[in-house]
Amino acid sequence: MGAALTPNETEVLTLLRGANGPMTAYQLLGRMQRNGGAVAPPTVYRALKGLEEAGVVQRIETLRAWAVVTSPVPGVVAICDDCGSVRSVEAPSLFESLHQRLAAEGFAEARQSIEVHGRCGDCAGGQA
Amino acid sequence: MGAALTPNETEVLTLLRGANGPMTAYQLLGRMQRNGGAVAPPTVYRALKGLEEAGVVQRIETLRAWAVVTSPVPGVVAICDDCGSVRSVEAPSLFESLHQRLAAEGFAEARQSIEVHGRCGDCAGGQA
DNA sequence: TGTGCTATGTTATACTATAACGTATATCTT
DNA sequence: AAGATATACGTTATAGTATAACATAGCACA
Repeated sequence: MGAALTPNETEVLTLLRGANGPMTAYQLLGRMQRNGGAVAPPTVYRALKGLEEAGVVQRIETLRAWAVVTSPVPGVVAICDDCGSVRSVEAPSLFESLHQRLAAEGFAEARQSIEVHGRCGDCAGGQA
Repeated sequence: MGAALTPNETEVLTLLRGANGPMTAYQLLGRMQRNGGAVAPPTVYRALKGLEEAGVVQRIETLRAWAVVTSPVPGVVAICDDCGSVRSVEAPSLFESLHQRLAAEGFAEARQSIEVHGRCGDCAGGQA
């Protein structure tokens, strides 16, 4: 099993779990300062790095923000530009065909970032 | 047809075309300063925004850098973590199945960022 | 005891991006 | 010609994101 989390990692993870979406590193920093006094950026970035390596947190590249990983398997991150909601959508066959396609180019992938912006069902339903 | 490029946009595009990979905004800024004297960040960011809207340049999110668009159709960006090479790989059927998958969730996509890190064929060939 | 390891603290700085306001020029309209 | 509008650009300042580098503290264990 994975290594146990450190206290800082636990705190960051708890904050992210309590949020209803991604948080930026500096939002996390602000929360930790309000909780615990003097906290500096490296503290949160170190915790995020550990959590990312543990696979429980991921950076949402297009948002420059961080979110808990909700699926055991890599997913497509669907970001609604209207309401800001972020969902991870599983699509195993898509990842499989991505793998095939890249293998055909001789490329051995190690990690993917698939993010899609648009409009979620809720927002598209209550149409503008 | 698309609007004509402004002089600043043209300069940035020329620099990116002359590079053999993505450049950060501040690398571009440095080159422009060496060429043209006093240039400030907003100049390059404005040019990048215009070029992006024109569809000739894209931000590589995972690299925080900018690259010319090489394919008429959105592609998968394959980034080699060994040699730093960046290639855009076409995969129309993959984008089609992504579209289907998201439509099934009621999500209407407007723009995708698909980036994969790993090892390119050249680097994997001369195996470590 | 001493050595190494992990986590953390602390200070400073680097890197990326945008806000806000001013100016110049072209074009259009009356 | 005078004024209105729009676009591109310049300029200054600042916001936002991330890491380098070095110091300390505690624990494990030879």
